[in-house]
Amino acid sequence: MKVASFNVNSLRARLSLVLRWLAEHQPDIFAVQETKVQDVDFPTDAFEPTGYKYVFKGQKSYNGVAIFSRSEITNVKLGLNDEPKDPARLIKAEINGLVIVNTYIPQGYSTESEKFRYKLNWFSRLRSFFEKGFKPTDPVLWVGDFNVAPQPIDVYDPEGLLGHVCFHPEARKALSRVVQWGFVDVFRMHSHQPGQYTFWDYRLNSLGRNLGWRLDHIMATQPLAKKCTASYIDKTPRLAEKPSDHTPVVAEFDW
DNA sequence: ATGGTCGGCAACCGA
Repeated sequence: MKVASFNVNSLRARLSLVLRWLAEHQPDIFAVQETKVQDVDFPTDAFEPTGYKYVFKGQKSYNGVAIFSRSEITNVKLGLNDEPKDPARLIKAEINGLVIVNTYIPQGYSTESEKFRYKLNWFSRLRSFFEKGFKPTDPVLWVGDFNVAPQPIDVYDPEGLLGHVCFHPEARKALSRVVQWGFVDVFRMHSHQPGQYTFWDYRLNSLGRNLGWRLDHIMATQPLAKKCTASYIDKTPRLAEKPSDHTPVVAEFDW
């Protein structure tokens, strides 16, 4: 079973790139973030011929998540337990006897802003979401754009970026509290090489200088993590003619 | 050098 996560930065703007990538890599489960499309405008016509099943939740202009699957998708749930009014950042489903939770976590804007407190609190509420609904011994995948680089190895300038909302110690601690519930970062399980990123800012010629961040993650509880045979970042979509600023992360499981 | 570029959507916001 192959699982992938990709922040597409507008599903409609990236439609041909996504369809090409799907056809080439044929993931069994494909989680996308920042679809930036309302449900009524979701490009169903483009995905029907692929044979994928899919579920999605979007809103106008911002956010938006979706899950594509080769197998049946059941028990879909949108949003965190206590906030049905912000549903376009989390979509949960059951596929092939496992639970998948796909999140687009708030970016946070600046450490002085209320948005940063909201981000930190979002992680806290997400931990409660896992505590209330699941056990660490259940097969659970938590994937998506977390907007946090967990370790110094995951950013191009760990000293200079300490004050950034995506590398701030408080943000990393907030992420680690959710991870400590029972997740394994399956990408880091397989590779400890530096310079492996999933995001490069459109500005600054960041891609050419590899000024990147590893913000997109595939986390698995122990029953799944021990069956993870490989994990890698596919940089080729970031080199495309019209790339997203993010690129997919992939994990393979004997499942 | 404290910049720059995207997407959505119709003026800037969010990243």
